[in-house]
Amino acid sequence: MARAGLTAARVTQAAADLADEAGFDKVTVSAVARVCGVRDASLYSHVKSLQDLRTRIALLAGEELADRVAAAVAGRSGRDALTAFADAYRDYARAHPGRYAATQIRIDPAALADSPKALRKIDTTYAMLRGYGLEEPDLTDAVRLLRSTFHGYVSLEAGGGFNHSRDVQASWERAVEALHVLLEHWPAAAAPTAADARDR
Amino acid sequence: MARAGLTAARVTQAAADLADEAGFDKVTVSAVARVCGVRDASLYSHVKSLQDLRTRIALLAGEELADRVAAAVAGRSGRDALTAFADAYRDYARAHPGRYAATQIRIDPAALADSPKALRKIDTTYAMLRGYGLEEPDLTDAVRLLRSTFHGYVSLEAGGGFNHSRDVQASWERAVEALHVLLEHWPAAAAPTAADARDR
DNA sequence: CTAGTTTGCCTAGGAACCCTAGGCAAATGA
DNA sequence: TCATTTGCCTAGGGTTCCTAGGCAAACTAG
Repeated sequence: MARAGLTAARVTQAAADLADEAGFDKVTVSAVARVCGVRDASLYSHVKSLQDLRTRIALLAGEELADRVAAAVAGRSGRDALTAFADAYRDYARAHPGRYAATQIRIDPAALADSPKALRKIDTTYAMLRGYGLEEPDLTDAVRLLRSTFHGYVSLEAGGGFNHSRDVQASWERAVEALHVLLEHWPAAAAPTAADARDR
Repeated sequence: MARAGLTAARVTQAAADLADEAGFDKVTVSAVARVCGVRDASLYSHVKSLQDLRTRIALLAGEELADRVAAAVAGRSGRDALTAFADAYRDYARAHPGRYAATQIRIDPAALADSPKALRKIDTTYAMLRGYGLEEPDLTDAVRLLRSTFHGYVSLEAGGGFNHSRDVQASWERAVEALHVLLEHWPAAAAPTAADARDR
């Protein structure tokens, strides 16, 4: 019988494409096997389990996203860098909803260690923020805020959370602008307040 | 045979509790039936399908969350209101991870219309922001930014996205503070820029 | 070229899950 | 009290995940 010539990478690619077309939750071993023209049991030579398959998609997407963002930010700084970062991030999420959804799953740290690229997205964020003159721990706080906002925005947008008539693209640009302003006027280390006292 | 006395509400409650304990993806008809001490087929008298069950959890969680947030914000304004909103939101998500995860699923608009309470969370956000003197369309932009940041933050936190040594609670408080500052210095309607020109 | 090894894909089959159909008995109301 | 409704049941079909074991294509060594 003719062989399909599958590899783990090829299977992951097919699964990622399926995720983008049909939704990440539609990625099943059977469905991917169908796409590959193969019986479901045959995929288990290349992939350990459904979870393994999903982790591979997540790592693939993480690397792709990190590459796009890094390329967009390269050679820019300040507002330019922030805008490029934000747009590259959102564009990827919109173009690859299934892959982006995959990046949200909790992945086994051991598997993550095998993919240093996916981790380096965070480094890109840190590098970009150095232009704003922030020092630790404000740097980490700002990185978390940016990641949260970007992730939250594309996540809500993908989930149809913005049904108001206001144009989403315009709204996004204002949000990025607002974040830029925020980074330039990052509140100085807070004077002790009730909130800080509660902070252990 | 003795009856278990189930109702749609009771089933939803059990399913929501299971979601919080085991994870939203572990909510299956069979598992909920086991918890209720009943055969899986029996649940279909109360619930149309697995999707229906999940939608019910999402609506329940949406209402609970809206209630908590509304109660927290009541009688406050400005920074107080923002902090109360943010903390109530995050506290709920941390206390009820499964319920919170449920709120992220895409729900049939028809089903959503039956639950006006869940929708009113947005209204609470708008009401809170009026204290900052924003007018449309900035108001909507700000609401989207806040929702995104809060959702993104608790979402990343729940997914274990913050492994840096920096204390998450302290980071969160700085983020909320930063958002407060941002709202007070919300950038004026942008002067026409290249970005705006692209905006249709 | 040939013989042994590896490997890619197969069939078979068990377990869990979703859901429908149809039955019986408990609860309800005339 | 008796008919109706309703809550839960068993039976069973379809899908999916995954394991075990087999066969033949592709590679490797003599």
